[in-house]
Amino acid sequence: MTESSLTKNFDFKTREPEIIKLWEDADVFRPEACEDQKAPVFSIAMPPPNANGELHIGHTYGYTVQDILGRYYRMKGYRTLLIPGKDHAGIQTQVVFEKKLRAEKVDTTKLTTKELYDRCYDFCIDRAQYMRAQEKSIGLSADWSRELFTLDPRLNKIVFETFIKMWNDGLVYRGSRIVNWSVFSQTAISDVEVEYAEKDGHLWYFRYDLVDGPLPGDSLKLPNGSEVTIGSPGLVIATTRPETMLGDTALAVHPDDKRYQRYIGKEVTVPLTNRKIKIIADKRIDPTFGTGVVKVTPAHDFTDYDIGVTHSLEQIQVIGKDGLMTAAAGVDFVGQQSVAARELVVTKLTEQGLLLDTIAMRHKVPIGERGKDVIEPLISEQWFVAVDKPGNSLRQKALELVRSGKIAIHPERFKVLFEQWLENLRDWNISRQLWWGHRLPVWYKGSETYVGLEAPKGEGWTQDTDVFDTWFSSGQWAYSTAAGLELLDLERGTSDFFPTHTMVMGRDILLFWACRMLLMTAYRMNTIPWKNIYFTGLIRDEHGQKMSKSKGNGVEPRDIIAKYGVDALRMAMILGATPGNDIAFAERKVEGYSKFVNKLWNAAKLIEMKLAGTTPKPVSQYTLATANWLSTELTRIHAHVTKCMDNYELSIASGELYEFIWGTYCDWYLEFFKVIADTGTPEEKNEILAHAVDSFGTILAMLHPFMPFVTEELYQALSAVKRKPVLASEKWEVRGAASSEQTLEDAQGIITAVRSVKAALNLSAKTMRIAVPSSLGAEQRKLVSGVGRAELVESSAIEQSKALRKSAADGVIVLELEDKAAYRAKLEKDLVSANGLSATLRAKLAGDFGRAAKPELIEQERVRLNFTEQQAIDLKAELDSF
RNA sequence: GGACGCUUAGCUCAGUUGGUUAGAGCAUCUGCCUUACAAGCAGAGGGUCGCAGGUUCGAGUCCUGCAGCGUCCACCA
Repeated sequence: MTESSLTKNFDFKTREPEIIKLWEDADVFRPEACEDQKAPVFSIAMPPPNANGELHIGHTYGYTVQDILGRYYRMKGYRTLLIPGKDHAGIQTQVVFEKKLRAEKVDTTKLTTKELYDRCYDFCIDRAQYMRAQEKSIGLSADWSRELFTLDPRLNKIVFETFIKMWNDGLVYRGSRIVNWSVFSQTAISDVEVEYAEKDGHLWYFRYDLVDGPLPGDSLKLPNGSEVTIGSPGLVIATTRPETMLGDTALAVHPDDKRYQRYIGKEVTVPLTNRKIKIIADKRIDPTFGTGVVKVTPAHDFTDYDIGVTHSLEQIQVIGKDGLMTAAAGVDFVGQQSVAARELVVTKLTEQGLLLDTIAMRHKVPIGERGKDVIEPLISEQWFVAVDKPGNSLRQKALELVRSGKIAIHPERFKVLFEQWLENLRDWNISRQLWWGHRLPVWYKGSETYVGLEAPKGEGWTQDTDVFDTWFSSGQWAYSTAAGLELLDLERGTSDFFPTHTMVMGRDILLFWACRMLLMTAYRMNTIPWKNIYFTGLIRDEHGQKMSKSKGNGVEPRDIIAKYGVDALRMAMILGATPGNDIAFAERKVEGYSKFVNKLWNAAKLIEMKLAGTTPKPVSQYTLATANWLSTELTRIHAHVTKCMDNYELSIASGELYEFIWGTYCDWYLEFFKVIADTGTPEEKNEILAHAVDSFGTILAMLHPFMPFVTEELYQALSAVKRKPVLASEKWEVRGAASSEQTLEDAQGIITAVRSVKAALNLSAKTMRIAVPSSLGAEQRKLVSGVGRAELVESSAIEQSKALRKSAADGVIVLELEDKAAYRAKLEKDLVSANGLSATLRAKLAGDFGRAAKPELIEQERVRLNFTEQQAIDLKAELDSF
């Protein structure tokens, strides 16, 4: 036999970089490379990873999904564009970069903001370059000539213009409002960047005395069992943050709370300050919590802030941006850490006999997602987007787009998350007190404010020092990319490349990003950002635990790739993953798919050996049952995979392919192929070789989106299969359709029957003499004898004492066994099983199924019953002959 | 407090509009170095599909309730 020119296994380590180069040289990842420039467009503005580190396994997963879709649509003939990018990632990058400078012992105080910015820019560009190489290494078929950075001047212009437009529309404003303040980062951060950590704390009960003297009311029981009389001489509140009482400007009760109605409108004295404040009624108070009376500190609590606005309360800021108590907190407290102030407040209240009870309580404290520091709600001057402006409500616009059904959301259940988030949206704080990001295009001179791309003419204008929240710019990514690349005219609103065809996003940033993109696009473009959005789950470790550095259960993509190759990694991430659901990632899964890569490699090797360097003559019509059978199956699977891909069911598509290639193509077809290629007539040989070329070409193409490297390598290696410079631009189609639908189930049934008898008796390697039904065709007989390792004889040639009869292939086959009795137990088992199934079917048909089910289903079950009954009869007869 | 997801073989998970006696990989057992592949081949064992009801001729699949796990949102004064 001819030796294969293919190596023993796929040498992915050395070949992957070569294949990447091959694709680059072929230049097929630009939409302009599509043969039909009027073809529909498949475009993704890919989520840009933060340009301050490297790719992790989650990025790899997202990119794999996007690349599979991109390669699929490209092969289907779409003008395909995957836009790669990197995000400047405001606060996160600034934190990372400042840490890096500290590690390098750079004195940041000696650098100007401009110098810091420039250095950080260079740092990001450097990281971006590194990350780009990683992206290429996993086979990402992006258009690298169109890569963008979120601080690219082409995009900046659009981002600033949007802000200016909003200003002119009255949709952005500057105001003093309560925000989440990060003391560590010295900036405001957004709601979604705040996490809550459970911490042990206390709930302190203390009293505010009525200014006009006691007014006794109901009795109130405290947790320690003691009872106090309401209003005698004051009201008792419960709080976890006593230090904020220095900024109290009201007490509040629920308007329907009978216990306190008589006190509404009266005044109390704030302990330690002697300030007099009113008792107000507000529905936001929960009468069942604590005592039902709440101290209201508008400057340091979100709910209190809202209550304060409703009731026009004063806002007294007692904690500063530095986390220390302000002068407004009083001489006893000014300059103290808030925690120290808390203790001092408690001490002083105790001394004055105002502290009535203390209980231990677990409560949640706000923590910054980036800095992991405590977040202090406080009032600060910031820029906001008005999301619900009467007559021009962005929220309403976005909600209408979601509800219109114009966006196909995969999985669909995530739609409610969009709606929920939009409905709860408060005005969005978009200014950050950072030096890294888009500096606000706002100029001040005295009390004048000017918003525009450039400072107005004249002296004395100074630019605002704040930058935009990262999400303000990335929220525009869907259209800023297309417009920045001149694939969209912002004034016209839509183009072939916008709205984009699909967005692929991890479900964890749905609220951060997807919602904001929707909001921004609804405003600026008055349309949807993407026609489809697909949410991936998160990658977890093999036991479903979150991957984290502290647990040490993270997975480095590059380690896995070095060990198993990219194709195996891609399959392991896709197969078995349901949209929106997290996936457990196990190395042994990758190992399993690396075996699949090897399997495909060896299938190619076999075909290549049989071709022996020749190219078979084309065959217009297949005459071999083997060829027609496989092509029938191939057409079916191709249609199914296509349907799955169109529906974003990548896991099902890849699973079907895996099953088909291993279970049908290799295990059956290639075995038949060998028999015909080795023993057929010259015409048959040519036909089966031609068919193998077509069918294997189809398989390589179908598998290419999932496993681009090994398929491309084999495509290049098999000259008979190759039709285009690269497989990446092959057509998504079935090569060599069947000339008639055929099955080989008779031959397969007989082979399986023979194998199972052999296995039961441990006779595997031996050739067995068998007799098959006379109805079996010549080709199938050949396959049975070749693949089933059987010598076909007349049934009369087998001695009665050695003849084992077995139902197979719509008839009975006879096998020659030296020790027939050894098979008795197996026959008995089969009989029990056949009788069981017959009984089940009979009962089913005799019952309501026989009356109510669809006729074709009933008929189908009748046929099955006939078959199993006949089987039982045959088995019984066989057993009786022993 | 609200919403959503998950619960299927020892492990990790599929199961596409309800329809064969529920599948895969890994693991286990048996036999095979059969010239593409031992990274393989053939065969086998293993599940009352979380629990309880309901709809239906028929439920892993639809409905209701419950439990456990997980996630998100709101609240936590």
